[in-house]
Amino acid sequence: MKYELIHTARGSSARAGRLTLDRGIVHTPIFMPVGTQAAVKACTLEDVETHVGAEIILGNTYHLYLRPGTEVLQSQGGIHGFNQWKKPVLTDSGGYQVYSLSNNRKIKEQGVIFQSHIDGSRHLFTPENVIDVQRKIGADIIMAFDECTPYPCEYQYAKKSMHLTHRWLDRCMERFGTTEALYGKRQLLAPIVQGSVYDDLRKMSAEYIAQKGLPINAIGGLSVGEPTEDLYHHTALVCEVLPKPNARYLMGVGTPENLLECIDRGIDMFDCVLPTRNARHGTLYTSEGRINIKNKKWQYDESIIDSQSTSPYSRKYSKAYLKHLIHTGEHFGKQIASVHNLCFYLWLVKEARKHILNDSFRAWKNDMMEKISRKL
RNA sequence: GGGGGUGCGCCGGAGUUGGAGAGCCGGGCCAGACUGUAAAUCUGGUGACUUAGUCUGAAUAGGUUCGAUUCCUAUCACCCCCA
Repeated sequence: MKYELIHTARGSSARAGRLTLDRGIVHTPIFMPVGTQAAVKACTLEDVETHVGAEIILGNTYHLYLRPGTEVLQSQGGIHGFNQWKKPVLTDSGGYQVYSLSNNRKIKEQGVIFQSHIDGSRHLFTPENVIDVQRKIGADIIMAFDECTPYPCEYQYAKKSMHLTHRWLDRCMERFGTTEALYGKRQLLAPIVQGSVYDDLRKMSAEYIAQKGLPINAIGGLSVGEPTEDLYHHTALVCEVLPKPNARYLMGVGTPENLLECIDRGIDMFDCVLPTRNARHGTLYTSEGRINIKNKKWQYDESIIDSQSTSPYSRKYSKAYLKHLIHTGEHFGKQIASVHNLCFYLWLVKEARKHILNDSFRAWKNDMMEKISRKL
């Protein structure tokens, strides 16, 4: 249960590391596929393990709490017993839903009252019960309860919210410290830096989180609509403050370009719905650029989807076939595309790691940035 | 063969039963968006052109009328009934 910094690339803040958890080792930098409801949408977990090569995936406290419910999960031995994914899982606390479901919730000092998006019933999420639920889910890494602020966000509100997130962190840590893991595997609690797009708040929050001395520190409240320069600026700023020996997790990011730029600034862990959501909607990422497989131009294209992909589907089926499947809404098309994008994301971070270790990261990154930002 | 009915957009439906349609709804099609997943979702476009506008358009050809998608005649197509 530790993070080890192995190497920092020459001429960059990019790092290679190793996160050792009871259910497996995570090699950083890493991308974590999002599996909100104990499933990675449109994929089988065999795809995610074997073809994608994911070392850790996400789950979501809010969604799993509502369905199937903590009682069901507990009765099945937690999420791992439930969905049979044997590697590490990280659960988001529901802090993102404070942002994304802002019309259905009320924030108080005690916690957040959510009105269920499913049946309208009311549920109070507190730092304490969010830890309890994540104990029952049995995630290997559990996130502190935070408020993910929107963009734009008034300074005074961002400041007030940040302090609330800090107080909630203390309560999370207190609860975490006085409870135990339920299924024989240890759990890590990760705190979250907030502060919107304000330098002084970000710095203050990063310092607050840093002094907790936890193995993984997360950065939240970014990639919520702010300009890309703000994302990069605040990522760099926070990485300057967070302790080097600990892992840094940038929540909810991002595009392939975002990953490379943020690895360059010192980020070790990422998660994002973009590869899977965009796949279902027709956008594929390849080492040659981005394509929209729904476009008419692929209708007769008999070439293979991507001969370089680690996905066997992408090395077998043609662009014309995938265009047809996505176009007609076939589930198989969403699967092919989702596995493809996840394979690309995992390939990208693994390549990044190689180039960090042999000190060629910057040159490789510059080359890749040019390629992946192309629209084919 | 006789009688009745219906014809406008790429398709289906609604509506206009003499008073301003490039014009309603759905689908299709063409694009775009999507960042700790209320997302199998959402947005825009979809006659032509020289595009803040202009022109053409209600099966086809005529006619009546100040004015016709609407009324009349012929033709064509499709549907229903009878033989």
